[in-house]
Amino acid sequence: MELTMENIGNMHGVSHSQTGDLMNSSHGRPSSASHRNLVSHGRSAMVSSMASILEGAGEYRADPALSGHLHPAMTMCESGMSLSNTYTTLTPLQHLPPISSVSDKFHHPHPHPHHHAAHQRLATGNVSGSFTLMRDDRGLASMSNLYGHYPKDMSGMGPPLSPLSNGLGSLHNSQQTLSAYGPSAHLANDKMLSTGGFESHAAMLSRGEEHLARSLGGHGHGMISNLNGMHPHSHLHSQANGSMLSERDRHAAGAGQGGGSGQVEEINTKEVAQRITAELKRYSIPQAIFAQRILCRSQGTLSDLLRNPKPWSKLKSGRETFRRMWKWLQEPEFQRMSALRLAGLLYRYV
DNA sequence: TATTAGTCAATAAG
DNA sequence: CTTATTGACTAATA
Repeated sequence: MELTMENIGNMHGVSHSQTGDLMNSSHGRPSSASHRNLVSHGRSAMVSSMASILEGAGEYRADPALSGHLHPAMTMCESGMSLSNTYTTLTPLQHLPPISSVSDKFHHPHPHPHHHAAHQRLATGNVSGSFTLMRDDRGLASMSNLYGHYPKDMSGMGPPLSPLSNGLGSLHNSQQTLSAYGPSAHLANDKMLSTGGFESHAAMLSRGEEHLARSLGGHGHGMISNLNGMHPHSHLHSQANGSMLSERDRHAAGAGQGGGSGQVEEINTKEVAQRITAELKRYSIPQAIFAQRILCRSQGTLSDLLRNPKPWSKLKSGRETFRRMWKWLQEPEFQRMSALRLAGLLYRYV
């Protein structure tokens, strides 16, 4: 399946491992037939409430046509995620730094009908609030590797249910891991714990929320608040570390993506793909959902990206997509989940 | 104009 | 239902 770790070394030469042979350049074949109609930008102009709250936002503009440009490609979607956008190091309560430029340049009309603008009214309000509270700072670094990959090994096991019980690895763990990842971990500054252990709750809760949201169409504020509340008892990760460590041999090809600031980061697409895949599995988040809500892309696209990630150097505008994934990986679980869920709600209530 | 990149959407495959 | 494939189409480049 997706345990392509070993390919790392070789597969880069040829773009895709499989597509490479038959058709040289994956897609892009000349053809004639044509149909496909809908092409419209449907964005409207709302977006934002939360964004603004969180970021002080000043950038998203929701309407390419009107305002001008910026990132037409991201509107709705962006608003949803902007919270974690490019601000990297920031201080907790302070109002976030200006991400005005969000993710670098990038531009491209993105003529897609989806993204119906949503009217987020209250929903947004609530959630955004929570975000503010919880936002952590993942300075940068790429520490979240902790449980980064295990393609399927552990897929079998369900989400960790014992929140506190596992205090096994805790600190040492993290540290070791870090060092282990030397190359990718790079810097020293990494606070690393950004993605602590709460994973478990996050997972559970989020799931719960999802369901709630779905079935009720409502949203469990209670739960949410809980999430943000985040009890201090942080049991840093747990995990059988031992095994992991031994495995981290693959230290991501290329290693050393430059820390994550939101600029010239050089993302190791290979690794990001793997990790995203793993996370998705862990939380049972379907590609379709993630793709649409977090990446603003279609399921098929995500799938392809995940399976055949092209090396960063060969990416052009496609980098944006990976950045989003990367960004998502970097945020604390609850935030990720919230983002997901939120987006879902927003979209739902169109 | 020909290529290349990035996607979507339909649909095949699990 | 979720994921993988792939033909078609657009935009950006060569």
